Amino acid sequence: MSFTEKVLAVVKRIPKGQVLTYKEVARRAGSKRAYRAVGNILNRCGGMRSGIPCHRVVRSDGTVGGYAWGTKKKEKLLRKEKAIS
DNA sequence: AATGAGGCCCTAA
DNA sequence: ATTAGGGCCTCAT
Repeated sequence: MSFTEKVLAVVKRIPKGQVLTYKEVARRAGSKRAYRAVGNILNRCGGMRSGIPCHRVVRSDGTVGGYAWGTKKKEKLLRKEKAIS
């Protein structure tokens, strides 16, 4: 089981309406210092390509962070799920 | 409060 | 084995 798979599994388990930080995801995946890699991985996933809600992962600051399809799209999705203000 | 520079972890070439 | 890149995080101006 590679780190990527673990990360994807973690993100997949995020319930609707809830968001996790990259840091948290990295920590749950095993390497709490790998938040960078998490970003890279989610970027490759580029959305719900595998049923993985990458848009439910945000930055520690509370900002949405980045998104392969565009930050605006991510914000919109999160607002739809009431995950953010 | 808002930038700038550094650093660690992973994947792909 | 090494290099480059990334949706980041933190510390110090």
